[in-house]
Amino acid sequence: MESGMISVDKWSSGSQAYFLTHLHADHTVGLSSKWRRGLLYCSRITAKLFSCKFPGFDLSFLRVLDIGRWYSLSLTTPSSGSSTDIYVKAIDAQHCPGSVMYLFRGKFGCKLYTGDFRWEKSGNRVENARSMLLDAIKNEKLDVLYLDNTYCNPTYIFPSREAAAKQIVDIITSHPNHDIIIGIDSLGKEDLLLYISRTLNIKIWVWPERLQIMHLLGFHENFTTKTSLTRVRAVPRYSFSIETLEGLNMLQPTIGIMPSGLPWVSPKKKECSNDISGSAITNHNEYIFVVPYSDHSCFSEIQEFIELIRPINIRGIVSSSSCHIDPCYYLDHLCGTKQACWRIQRQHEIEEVTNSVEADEKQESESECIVSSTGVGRKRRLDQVDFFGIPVSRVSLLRRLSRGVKIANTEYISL
DNA sequence: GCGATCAGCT
DNA sequence: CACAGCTGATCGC
Repeated sequence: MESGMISVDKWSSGSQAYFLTHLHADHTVGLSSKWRRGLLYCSRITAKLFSCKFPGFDLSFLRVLDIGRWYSLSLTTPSSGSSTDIYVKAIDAQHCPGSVMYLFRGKFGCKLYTGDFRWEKSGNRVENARSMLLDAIKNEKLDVLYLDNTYCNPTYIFPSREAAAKQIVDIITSHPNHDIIIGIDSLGKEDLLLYISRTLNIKIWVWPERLQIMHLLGFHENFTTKTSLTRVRAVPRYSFSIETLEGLNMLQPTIGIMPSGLPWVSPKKKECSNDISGSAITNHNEYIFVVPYSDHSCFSEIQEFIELIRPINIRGIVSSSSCHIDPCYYLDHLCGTKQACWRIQRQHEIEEVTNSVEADEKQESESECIVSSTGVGRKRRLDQVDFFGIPVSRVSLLRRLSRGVKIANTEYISL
């Protein structure tokens, strides 16, 4: 892309259009209720939750992108000042409520920004997302994949969230006379709590702000703020400690369950693990159970994702001090023009398309896998896409009506 | 006093 | 060490 006009999960500099993948705090640094910089595109669920996170935010800056639909933005090319169309589609990222990845197409080619995502092997949602993704890129190379590389290392092995949820229910049912507290964040893990609630036919206590989120998400029956109605409580993760559990146990037998995104099998400690599936429940002390429930993809899921879409380049969007070797190192062999063409060819065979295809080889030179630099800071950092641009002259939204290349006009979308 | 940023903690 | 996110200190306005 020519030096761009779009920012994804980056809010500090001037762009013509801003895209938000999801509402977790590390993706909204720089975003505030006083936002005035430009239009902000997000999913419908994210828009619904927006005022909880940013009270007083001027909602006229929000634009909803429905999942699976092509939209067109007419932006200005900074260098020439001429108008150029950019097409974008949001696809379910299965990370937390409202989370999406963004697929961009334009003169710059085809680029996918995953945001944080989980790509489990099976399930309705992943199958839906898979067909959406393949349908969107089937006839083109994917030039750049901006990848959630949080666990992009073969040592990161953990079970599906469904399997982890079953482990958690087993822990609860094996402690029939205990109170249960589960550590969660302000957004995410709703599917886990719903699974517990439905399987055990009990309500789950949440704090008042969290109940509001649950209601906005449409979950009215399974949650309560009345302590007396249930022995299972979901509490803010930062309030969850050994001291808390010890204090609670002076009043009532209580266990804590931490559905944790921590790297249970870290590279340095792998030799200490005797559980090859990565599904072990860690019993930190007599009160606390840590269960490997992750909203990020494990390594094999990342690998499967890359083999599915066969990008020419990969850039990690997460860098951290622990990555002495960039994790994308492990996936280098899955990148490149030949692989991209192979995907296109396979897709055509599958669909029995008779038309011949001339693969675009203009970007042949970019055959090596480009990866993000490893950070030196202590904190996890996002290497966001930041295409510096000039103020927007005109941003119109059009909807793609046909499955072909033609893009047709449609209505403006406003909240 | 407010917002942005960062260190520290879990 | 690492996640994601809160708290509190500090800095600039």
